[in-house]
Amino acid sequence: MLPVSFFERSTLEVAEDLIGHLLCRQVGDETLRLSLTEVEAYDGPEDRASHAHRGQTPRNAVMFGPPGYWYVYLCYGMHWMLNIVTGPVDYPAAILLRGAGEIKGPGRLTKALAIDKALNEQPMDTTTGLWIEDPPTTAKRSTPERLPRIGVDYAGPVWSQKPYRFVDRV
DNA sequence: TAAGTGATCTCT
DNA sequence: GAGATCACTTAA
Repeated sequence: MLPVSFFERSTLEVAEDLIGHLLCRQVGDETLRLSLTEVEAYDGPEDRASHAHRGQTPRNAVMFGPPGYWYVYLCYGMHWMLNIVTGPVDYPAAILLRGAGEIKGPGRLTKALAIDKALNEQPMDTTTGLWIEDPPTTAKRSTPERLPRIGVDYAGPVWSQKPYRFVDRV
């Protein structure tokens, strides 16, 4: 399992590194391991696409806390979004997990892994049944593709176009 | 292309 | 308390 220090670095670095790492979900006796294929960085109070841009609220408070915690929230009344908090305390940042294994789309990912608000503000470890592991050493590593983020036009042309989305090239 | 769906935030 | 908004998905 990845140490908290992995998530304490700059959000963009962590986001790029996460591609190819294993998202692990344990429910009962079953443990699923899926390679991360797509993530998006939401980095700091200046980022107009980030929930933290308008300051701290009850919902986004976990983004201001220590790294290595899950940020889960409901979007459009029906989809849970899964994020991992990054950076130091008081620096609001997180990475949205958009795809893993064959699953494409953040809402479908949480549905497939039975993730909901119960995991919000929980630490990433085996007791919560949701964590991230190093990939097998045999796995090939290629530099991810960098693209604009999805669904953030409200952030204006500058911030919505920033290449903060990282996608596995395969 | 548009509807579904409900928590959250920003005003009164 | 009301109204707008929303880091999406699915079915036409």
